[in-house]
Amino acid sequence: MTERETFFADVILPAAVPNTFTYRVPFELAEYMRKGLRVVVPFGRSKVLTGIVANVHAKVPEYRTKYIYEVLDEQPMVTEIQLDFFKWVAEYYMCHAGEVLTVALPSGLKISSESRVQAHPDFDLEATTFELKEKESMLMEMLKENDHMSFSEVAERLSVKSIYHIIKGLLEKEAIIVFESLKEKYKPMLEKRVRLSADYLSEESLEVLMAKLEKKPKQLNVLLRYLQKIPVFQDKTVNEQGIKKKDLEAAGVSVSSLKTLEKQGVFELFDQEVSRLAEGSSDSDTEFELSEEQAKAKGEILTAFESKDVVLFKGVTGSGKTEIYMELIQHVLDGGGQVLYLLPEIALTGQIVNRLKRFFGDRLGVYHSKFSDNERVEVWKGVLSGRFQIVVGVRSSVFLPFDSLGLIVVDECHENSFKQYDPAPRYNAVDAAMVLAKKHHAKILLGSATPSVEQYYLAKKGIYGLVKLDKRFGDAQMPSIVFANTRLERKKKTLKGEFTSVLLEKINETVGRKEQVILFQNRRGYSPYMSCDECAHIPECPQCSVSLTYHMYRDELLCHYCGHRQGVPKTCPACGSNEMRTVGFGTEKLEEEANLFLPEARVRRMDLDTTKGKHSYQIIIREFSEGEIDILLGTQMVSKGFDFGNVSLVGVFGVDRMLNFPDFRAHERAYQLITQVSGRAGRRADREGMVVIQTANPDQETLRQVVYGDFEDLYASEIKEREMFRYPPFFRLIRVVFKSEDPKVCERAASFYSQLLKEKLRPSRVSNAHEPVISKIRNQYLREVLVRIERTGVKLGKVKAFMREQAEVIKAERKQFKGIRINFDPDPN
DNA sequence: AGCACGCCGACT
DNA sequence: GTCGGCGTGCTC
Repeated sequence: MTERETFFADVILPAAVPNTFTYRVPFELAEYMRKGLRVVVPFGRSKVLTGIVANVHAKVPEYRTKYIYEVLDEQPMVTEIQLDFFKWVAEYYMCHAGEVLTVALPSGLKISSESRVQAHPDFDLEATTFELKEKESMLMEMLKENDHMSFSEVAERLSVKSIYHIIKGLLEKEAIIVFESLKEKYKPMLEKRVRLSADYLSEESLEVLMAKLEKKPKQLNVLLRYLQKIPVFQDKTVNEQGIKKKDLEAAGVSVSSLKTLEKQGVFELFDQEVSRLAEGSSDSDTEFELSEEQAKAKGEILTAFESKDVVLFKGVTGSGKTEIYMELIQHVLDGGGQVLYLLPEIALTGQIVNRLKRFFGDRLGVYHSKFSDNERVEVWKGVLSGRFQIVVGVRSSVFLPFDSLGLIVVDECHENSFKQYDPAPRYNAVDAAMVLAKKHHAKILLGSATPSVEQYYLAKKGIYGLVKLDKRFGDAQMPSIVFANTRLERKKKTLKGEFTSVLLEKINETVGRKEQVILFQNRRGYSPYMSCDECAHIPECPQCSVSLTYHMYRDELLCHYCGHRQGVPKTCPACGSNEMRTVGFGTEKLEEEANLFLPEARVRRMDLDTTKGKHSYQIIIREFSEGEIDILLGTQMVSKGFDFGNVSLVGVFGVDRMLNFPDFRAHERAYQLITQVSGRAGRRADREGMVVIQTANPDQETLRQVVYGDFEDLYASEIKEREMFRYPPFFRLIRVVFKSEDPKVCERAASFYSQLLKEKLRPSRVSNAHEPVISKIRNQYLREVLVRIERTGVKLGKVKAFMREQAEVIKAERKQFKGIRINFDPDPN
């Protein structure tokens, strides 16, 4: 007999620690051990964590290893492709594998331990011979009442910050025991059901029972109702599933009689695991026909896929891109492949989901941030089991356990919300999706009316395929775009609040025709800041370097970065004058003015503040689609994804601010946003759409490009600047962000880092340390260093490794750079 | 990242 | 003396 070999498992832990950790596999678990299983392991002195097995081997490590406590799964919860993919994300986005895991796994799949205390069984409070301190005896008293308590509970009840000393003292006196309790977070949803006990399944026994119940009409009624719903006489197997207890009760039976019958053993109660995810509606809608143009575009996409893995599909708003996606998806599903349909958060409305649900039915899973964690776990498991062949979801759905992706569709692929900023991994889901697609040998389709300059560049160069659709669906025309000059109207005194007379007139006409209006202002709150007329003082956030936004509905000043709130000053905090007033405008002020100037119209606001609840978004959209709202007014939320035929006017505010934003992508962004929101107008052939853009300066180049839909012109001028100023797509950017409570430390660390990089990389590739636009958030001062790397001829991995090393050099200087934090943000927004 | 452990000053 | 703050190093 050969000696049993000892196996070890390298485990990725969901923590910000570098590398994997190696554990010894107990013999009895050795045969089950596999990559991708979740295991429970001890970590540090007392923590217990769930990790993912990344590797199993027999190489004995040099250090002492601990044993794996437990294996949670029979089948891997994470596939090998995912493990590979997670590794790529960690390397490319310069973070730890554990940080990727933290974001990738729904927290319901992670078990963590909680330390608890209980009284030592041999301990007798009354008979103690030694003195207990006040808090110690308080805890012992509490442990008389409770069998055991968690550390956090204890800390709270004793109102102390750290219970460490108390616990340690009591442990030494052998008064308490400390143990770790695991909490599995995912809880399947259970449904109470009832069925007949096995004794009453035969016809004879049922008849005997009925005769017995002759005198008890209420109980008999329960039985008859049950038999009516569940025809046990015809088919005994239907009894197995029984009936939902609620349904039986809803059928009008007496609850107490049911209880009596349960007690007598006639009925039995049992729990059934059920899905939280709403079942797809059965009224499937598989019938639609592509227009000639759509069919042509679809054909071109398929042709392009023959030679290219990535195709950029540039179709104007309202051209019917979704139907084309659906046919392509169907095609892949028919071939047995899986499909991932990525959407930015704000575009993932009920409208598109319902449509896809109707078409693809139960095969469709939805992965969304408004879903609870339990729901996310169910989607994860559904993908794993093959229940979901297609998933529509936000950026984090690239981490789902697909095993045979055939196609990834990225709708609104230009959207910058596909990039995560905080916390790490600072990944871009579109780029990550391309890598994922490659691992699956899948195709990827990027769709947008306004692709990013980078995406368009790669398409024009032939690296991506390029398909265009410049005509709207049906005979709908692109809306006509006009300007309303705010400067002239201010001079002529025809400006009413923030509304030009031109826009007000158009709104009145539109509402008068019983058509709907969308107003767009990309700024929430009432006004972005307050200012003193006497001394020009502007109230700022005490923790961030930004002005406070005035919110009328709570009559408070609010910081949009840290959430700080304070009352509105009656007098100027700086000079004491009574001349504080609000400056500028956000959605709230527009709402107020719209109500004032358009008293007949029904106005509804949609922004972060009005859509906090799980369904509030859906409710507003439903009301709008059912015509209960005339004017929908909001931030970016109103610019994407919904398609309402009755909207014939769009008003755009605040474009000057967008165009003056100090960012190399400001013009591109403004073009995209205005074009997207304009696209909400006139989506039906019998309605002429109109867009009114309010601006102080209609001569701006970007606005002209929007009016003529001249994307090529925008692209030409942007790409020239990008090349000249060494920006993407010609260079890759890596932003390095320094954070510290001490502005001097922050500045010095960033400057020193810039110096260190310049020594080895060429100085032209490394910027000086500089203040970002917002230089302080939550009392943390910020500095940045921007690194530019050529797209070709450079070993990117080596540069990144060097950058990380040098960051370690800075961090190692603990005295000089006390408390410095350094974040890497590759391909920043 | 979290957290134990140690060293230090502040207070009963 | 005890309590809590913060610096340091470790986690298989």
